[in-house]
Amino acid sequence: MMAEAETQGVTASRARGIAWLGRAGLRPTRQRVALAVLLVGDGCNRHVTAEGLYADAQRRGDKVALATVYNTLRAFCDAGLMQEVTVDGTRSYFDTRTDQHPHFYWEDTSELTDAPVSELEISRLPAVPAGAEIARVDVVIRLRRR
Amino acid sequence: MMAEAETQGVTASRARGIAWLGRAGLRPTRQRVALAVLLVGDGCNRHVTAEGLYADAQRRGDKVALATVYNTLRAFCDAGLMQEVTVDGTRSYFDTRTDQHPHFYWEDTSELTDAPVSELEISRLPAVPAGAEIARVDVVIRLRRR
DNA sequence: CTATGTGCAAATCTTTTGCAGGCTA
DNA sequence: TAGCCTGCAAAAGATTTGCACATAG
Repeated sequence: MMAEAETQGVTASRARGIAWLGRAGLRPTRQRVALAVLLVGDGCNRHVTAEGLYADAQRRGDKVALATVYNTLRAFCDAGLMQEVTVDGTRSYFDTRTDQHPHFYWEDTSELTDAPVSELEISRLPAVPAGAEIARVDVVIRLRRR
Repeated sequence: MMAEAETQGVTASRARGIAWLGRAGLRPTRQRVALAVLLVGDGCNRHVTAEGLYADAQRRGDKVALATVYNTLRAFCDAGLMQEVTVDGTRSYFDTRTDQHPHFYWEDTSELTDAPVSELEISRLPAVPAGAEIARVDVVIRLRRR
């Protein structure tokens, strides 16, 4: 019974991962599915670094090379499944949520989390220089533990 | 006459650079003064990368090692004379303006410029999680040439 | 079968560090 | 003079690339 529920959970995650890949027209190879399951298997949004995702995969027993994790994350971004978020300078973060939204960055743990979009209200934005248009507005709220 | 004006300009920049260092209690060594002059010699704000500042120094004929540029920029930040701005991930930017203000980032040229603070108005900010306080809010407006 | 992916190691790029020698106060 | 700085080279990370092999459609 327990085992059955677990199996169902696993297949559901797999299905979700594969569907996610399919949405972008990416071939569901073993490694991609493994990483996709880690990223969107539970339906939640995730913020990962390449190293972090690689560690998760190892922990799960998935056989993936670190270079493949890098390449795959890059491929997911190119396909529009994820977006890269720059907050640290030494590390790249990848976000499964692709719309524009603010982030919390915990300076002590280097952890990145979503901040509710609905609670951010920018009532006035600097005038955009002539000949340019806004590609994106990044808002990062850096937090310190009190 | 021209030469005289130029000399005055040079001494004025030097004086400004040395005063800037003095404000932070940093010893005005040859290299630090050279970099300080490049950074604040004309009284304007500047956004530089280590490589970029190094190139400027070389162009001016200043003898500084690249490692020293890195170390010195780091020292200037620690002393509160500059702040690091993260926008690119592959490169660190250093800003001579140390207050909190939004930036324009030109995606095509990787150039970073100030956006007028007065024109940014955030009327509502996401609630800060319990046990945390805001260290800083970074706003980067990414621009695309039209 | 054939085009795409992947693994691995080596290369690349940015930034930091260690240590001997130089320069400021 | 004493201690802080700098130069240089080497190290350290993070990420990318090249190429032979594997695999999905």
